[in-house]
Parts: sequence; C-alpha cells; structure tokens
Amino acid sequence: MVRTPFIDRDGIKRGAWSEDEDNKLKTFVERFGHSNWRQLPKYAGLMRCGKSCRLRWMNYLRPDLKKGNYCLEEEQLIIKLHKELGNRWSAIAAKLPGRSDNNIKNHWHAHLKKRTPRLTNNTTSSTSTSEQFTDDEAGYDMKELPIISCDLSNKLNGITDWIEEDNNHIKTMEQFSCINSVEPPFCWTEPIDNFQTEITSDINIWSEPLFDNFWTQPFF
DNA sequence: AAGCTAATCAACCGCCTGACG
DNA sequence: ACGTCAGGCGGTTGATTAGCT
Repeated sequence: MVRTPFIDRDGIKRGAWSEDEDNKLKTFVERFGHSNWRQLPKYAGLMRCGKSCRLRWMNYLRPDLKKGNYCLEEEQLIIKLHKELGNRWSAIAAKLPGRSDNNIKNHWHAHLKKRTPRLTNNTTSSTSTSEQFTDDEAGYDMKELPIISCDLSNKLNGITDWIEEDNNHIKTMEQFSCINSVEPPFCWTEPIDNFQTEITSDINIWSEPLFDNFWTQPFF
C-alpha cells in the first residue's frame, strides 16, 4: 500500500521504507535524538531526505505511537475537535496521545467525514452550499443526534424508560449512532420536524428502516 | 477466475512560519 | 528590512488490498 522505492536524480531514495532503513532511523533517533532532521540521514547512514525521515519517525516509528483501530471515544473526540478546530490536524493530534496528525487525517477522510457534514456548516466557511451535499456523503451530524434522541425519547416514553432502566442497553442515541462500521439508519437524516411528526402519527412509518439494521433491532 | 471499483493509508509535495544572520 | 534555512502542516497522490460483479 506504499509507493515503490526508487532513487531520484539527486541520489535520494524515495518511496516505501525497508525494515533496514526503519531500524537505522529508529536506532539513531533513540540514541542521539533529532535536533537536525536535515543532517540526520547523513549521520544515520540513510539515503533519504530529512523531511522523509521526520515523516517516517512521526507517523510510524515513534515509540509512543498507538497502532490498531480507533476506539469509540477517540472517534467521538476527533469529531468534536474537528468541529472546534477544523482541519488543524496537528492540533487535533495533540489532544489524542499516540495518534499522528497524518493518521487522524486519513481516518477522518476514510471513516468520519461522511458522518458529519450535512447538517452543519460552521467548520468550513469556504465550502459552498452545493459542495456540502454530495451524493457520496451520508451527512450524519453527531452533534445533532442527541437532540433528535431526546425528543424521540419524550415521544416514546415506554421504550426510553425501558432503555434507561437497563445499564447494559445503550443509554442515548448519541452512543447508538457511533457504533463502528455501521451507518445510522437513514431516517435520522430526514428533517427533524418531519421525523417527529412521523413518530407521533404512525410508528410504523419510521420504524421499518430502523429495524432493517441489525444493531438497532434488539433495542426496539 | 478475472476484471473492475472502492477503500485504505504511507509517503510526497508545496506552502507557511519562525529563527537567525 | 531582507534572505536563507529548517521544521512543521495540510492537501494530494498512488500502490495495494478487499469486495463486488
């Protein structure tokens, strides 16, 4: 999943890092630090440019780097911070120990972006209205979901009481919507007013798409 | 099985900023 | 004030993998 290694015309190696290169860089930085990235490759015996070494260290070799999947709390925090800070990935990464800005950025574009943009517009002021509503973006807004859920809870007292009584059940729709890898039911993207009307008038109208989803089914 | 498409993520590029002379 | 250099940041690219037809 990485670029094929090659030597450019300046004799600098580019593309994927070999295990040997990783070891050289890791050993050197752990022993001598990285006070000067430009000079580092020369002394570490690497045919790389300083920028490339820095990037490799920051995004992959750093000992404090966390590997593996993002947990629910991390994803929620990223979404929250992105709302506050916009695309300032380094600032976001600073609040998520063990995650690199590059990694967070990739995760955002791959997994989280599609859950957020439709209902809000305050993070990217330069984005035009037509750009907000692309077909490939599901457009879920995590911040809005608790509002919907509270109202939904008021309307459906019996169901919500049952949910609240049992600590093992999901407490709110906010948590409900953040279960990894499964999109929230499409009815949440409907305008809130219509949604509420549908709920109060005829439960059968809205309930079907909810039940179609395997993780919503047990709670209804 | 083969071909195509989408998703993933490491790595690169270009620009910006701050330090220094 | 200006130029140069190094580090850092955000956007983009491209190789690989997974999933679908």
